[in-house]
Amino acid sequence: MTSPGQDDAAQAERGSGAEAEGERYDPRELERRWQLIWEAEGTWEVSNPGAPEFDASKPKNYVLEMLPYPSGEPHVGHLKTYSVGDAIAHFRRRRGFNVVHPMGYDAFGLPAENNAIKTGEHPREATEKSIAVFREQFKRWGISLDWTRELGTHEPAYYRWTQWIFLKLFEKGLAYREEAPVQWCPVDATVLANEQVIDGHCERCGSLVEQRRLEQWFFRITDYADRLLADFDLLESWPENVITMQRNWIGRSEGAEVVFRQDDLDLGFTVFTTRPDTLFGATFFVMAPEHPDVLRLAEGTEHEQAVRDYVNEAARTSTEDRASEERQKTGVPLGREVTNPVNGERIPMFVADYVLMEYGTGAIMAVPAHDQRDFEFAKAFELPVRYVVVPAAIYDGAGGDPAKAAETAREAAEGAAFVEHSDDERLIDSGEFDGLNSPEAIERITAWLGERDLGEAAVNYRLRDWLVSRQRYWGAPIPIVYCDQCGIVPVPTDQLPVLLPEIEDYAPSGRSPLAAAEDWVSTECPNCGGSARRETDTMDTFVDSSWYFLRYLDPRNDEQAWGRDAVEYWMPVDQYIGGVEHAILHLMYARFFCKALSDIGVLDAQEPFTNLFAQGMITRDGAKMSKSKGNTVSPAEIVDRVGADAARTYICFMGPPVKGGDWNDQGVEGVHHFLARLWRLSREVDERTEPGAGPGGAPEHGPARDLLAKAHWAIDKVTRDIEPRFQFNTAIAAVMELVNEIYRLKDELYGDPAGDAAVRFATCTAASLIFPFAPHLGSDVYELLNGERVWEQPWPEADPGLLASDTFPLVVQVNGKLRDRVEAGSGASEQELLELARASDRVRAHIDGKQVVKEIVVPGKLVNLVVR
RNA sequence: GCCGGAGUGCUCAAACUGGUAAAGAGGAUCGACUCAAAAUCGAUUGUCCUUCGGGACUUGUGGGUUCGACUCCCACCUCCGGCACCA
Repeated sequence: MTSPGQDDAAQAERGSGAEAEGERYDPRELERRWQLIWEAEGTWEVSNPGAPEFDASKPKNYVLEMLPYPSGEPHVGHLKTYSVGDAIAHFRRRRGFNVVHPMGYDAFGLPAENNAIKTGEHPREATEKSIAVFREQFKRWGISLDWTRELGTHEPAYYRWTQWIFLKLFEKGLAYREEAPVQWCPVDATVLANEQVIDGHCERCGSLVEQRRLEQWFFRITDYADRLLADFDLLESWPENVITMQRNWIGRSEGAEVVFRQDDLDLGFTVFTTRPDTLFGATFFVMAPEHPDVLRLAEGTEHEQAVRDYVNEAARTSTEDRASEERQKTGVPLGREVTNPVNGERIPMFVADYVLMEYGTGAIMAVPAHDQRDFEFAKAFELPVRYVVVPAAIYDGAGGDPAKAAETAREAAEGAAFVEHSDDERLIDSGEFDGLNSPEAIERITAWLGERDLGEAAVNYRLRDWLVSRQRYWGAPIPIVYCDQCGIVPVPTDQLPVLLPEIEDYAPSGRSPLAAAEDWVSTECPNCGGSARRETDTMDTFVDSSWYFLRYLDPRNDEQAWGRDAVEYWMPVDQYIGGVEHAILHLMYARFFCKALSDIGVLDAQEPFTNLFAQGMITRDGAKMSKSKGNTVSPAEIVDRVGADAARTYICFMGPPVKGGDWNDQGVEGVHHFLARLWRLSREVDERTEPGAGPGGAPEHGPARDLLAKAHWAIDKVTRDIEPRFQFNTAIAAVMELVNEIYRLKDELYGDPAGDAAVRFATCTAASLIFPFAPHLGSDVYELLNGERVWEQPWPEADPGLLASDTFPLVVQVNGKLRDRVEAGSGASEQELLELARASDRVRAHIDGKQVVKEIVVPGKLVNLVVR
């Protein structure tokens, strides 16, 4: 079937009646032909403001898909991303926009480097081989890209500017070097950003990460936490779940910082709490095992050894085990006490691993009555549980008796913490704050603390600064030099790029492979000229992809990262398309970059992507595709077999692109079948009808009118489905319906001038409408029947006169049940519709002998008679 | 546990603002063409009952609002995604 023998092909041609001799739908040849034309003519190239060919009369539109990481060959996910993006790009071009649609490669990264360790092949060579495969595939898919803007993030001409941005951030104090506890992946032998650790495992390779204390480079993304949250308002259309994911990741919480005095060491320990209203319920105090003061506190107490053991044990326990749900709370007393600032009460201190050093201050006040975790700890260590906030009903019921209220609350809580938090609760056992509701109490207690310098209102974030150092080879070198005299010295921008040196051994050793390139490492201090050493870490590859959309706009600029005019004209990206797996990492980093670069004054775009489309994942046999499962689908193979048009159209047809879908080989065949059907139809129409005989006014009635009406219905439907709905599946179904209708009516229309014109018009329209999904076939059919290039034609507009018809099928219901459909005039009055409805025999059978108690008329739609 | 999203024929799905449930595709069955098969063109295809005119039922389950509910409300079940000792 896929590669027919000669006999089969010959017989198929003979058997194909009216079709031209010796021809059949051959996507390979047809697609090649159009690709050569587009390539030779640079059809999808678009120039920047200032260029002679630049067309200033059109509004701009930046359509962008997430750039691929080039490894092996593109997979079905890529096919989907670029099929969806290309449909949008085509549609908008024909709607009169000046569309830029570029492509590049996220070319630095670990897979190529790991391959180098295994085979000795330079990562650059492996990467460029993959890039060649990707480029060749994208061309075979017929994606309408401006290839003059192509870039790879591994090219010195690109990473030179990545380094430049690093230096700009450094200058502004947004890039800094600091020793901190960091996450280390033992398999990839590098540190990772928080975002790249999932449940204590390396996001890339899945191995368990370790904590280490290292000096590393960070970007100060936490400075932007509030703006990253607030500027969601600047976005036009982002999926709600992506916004929610980022919001959760940033994890802003409001509360207070409260200082607890420790007299023995004469220290104050600050804690962060979101519930200052529960301060009077704090019955103990807990510190994280990593807290720097823990050992000092335990020193000299009877618990010293136990604390030491506990801290060591905690260090050995993986983050994953520590976070495990069903684990019992563990901890050790410190043998010290702190003073609760609101009531002067001295409460015992503990060290326990349920308190995390990474969040807040690494120490907490424990309020077991109102926090589930503290409650569990209190149970295990038999510590007092004091209820200080109770529901208003209990408070009122106790008639102002705090002991009674607390007792009732304890019973109501049934052995758990009471954690509600509304203005329908009252404070008890809280001194002068008794009786206040909880939001009010938060305000008053925070103010009370502030007046006495014991605390203040505070905001805390889950978000950490972005750790960008990587102890690996295949990335952009961090452009910094360490001088014995001058310390940390940035490489002057006129000395960029700091080129990645050639090395022999890529194997990770715990320090960057670059450290072995002695000639490269030892250098002159740009400041004092003395001997200095280069930074040997490279940058996280997410840095590369945080600004590539800017470089596309001015990709060959040797003077600057981008020209202001180009970026001002094209930015922001009007439609960004990609997988939801980048919801946090890439999308948040790119947002941060735009804000930081705008603050630095080199950009004027607070948000990079105004509209985001997150496509669903394609599965196979219900499972995520993976090489290990052996359930992958190779786009190259599909394209070889049925053509790029069929592959692309099928992917858009399998369901709404936002949703995922299960790959089905028979489904692709079905779409291929449809495209072949349209192709055959076009050859027949070309033989049987004359070109140029335009409709010249549609006939009032009859099949020619019906067919024209169907064509205009399809125009309307496809247009509305593509934008703003991105419901490509129903758009394609509408074109299928149109083609089916042509097949149904063509034989009775041939020969009649109005009929011929209608068939030709309808077939051209089908080609025009399928073009965003199947650009090769769309171009081919359109050219055959019309002589024109479809991409140069404006997107068709539905004629309202043909969308409306003078009659419609009136639905008649009795008691809400469908009983008949009768032909009614579009202009008929309610009275006339009712009469028509009652005139129906089938309706009469259901209303005779009964009383009509209500008549509902929806003009243009239905009549419902309610009988008793 | 918390926050999202989704449950519709044999399968993928459609139904946009509360108004004909199942468009389109796949699969299956039948017919035309053929010596035959493939390809192609066409017909049928939610379930049950039927005196063949029709009738009853049907969108995860149970209830509600309405002349009318896949659509709105309440409760529950299942699946998918995200977050999760975040103080």
